[in-house]
Amino acid sequence: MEDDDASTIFGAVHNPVYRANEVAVPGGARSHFEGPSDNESGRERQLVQERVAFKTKSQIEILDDGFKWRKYGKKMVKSSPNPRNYYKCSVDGCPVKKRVERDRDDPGYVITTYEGVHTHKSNS
DNA sequence: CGGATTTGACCTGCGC
DNA sequence: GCGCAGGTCAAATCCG
Repeated sequence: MEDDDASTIFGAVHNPVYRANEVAVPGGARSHFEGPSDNESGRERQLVQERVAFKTKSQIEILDDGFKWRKYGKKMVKSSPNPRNYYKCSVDGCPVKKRVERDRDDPGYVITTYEGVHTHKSNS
């Protein structure tokens, strides 16, 4: 069924920039399940969230996939001499977050990590 | 005018 | 107990 392309998660399928050179990566959805402790020490946090990472060959990190993203933070991680950018969907009802980071081995590549699924339709 | 963007500071969690 | 890492939010500013 999902023989379409990775854009399935994005919902947007009219973006050449993505299929132009995407190098699949992740194992799809990462189910984070709390097994042992039947009780979170005091605070219940979010549970399973869809996490998808994509490596795109691009010099810019602002890849427009059809959604509107608002940068809400920048941080430098030790794993990479480059700063990591945090984006969030500016659409109401869209708890989706995007994390963009430059590849440490391939400065010409960008790692885009999507967290969550779009609840609104990007395709009018 | 509205929305978006930027940097810094702050907070939390975990490790040792 | 403290430090570190990572992540998030807020205020100010700029652009269209």
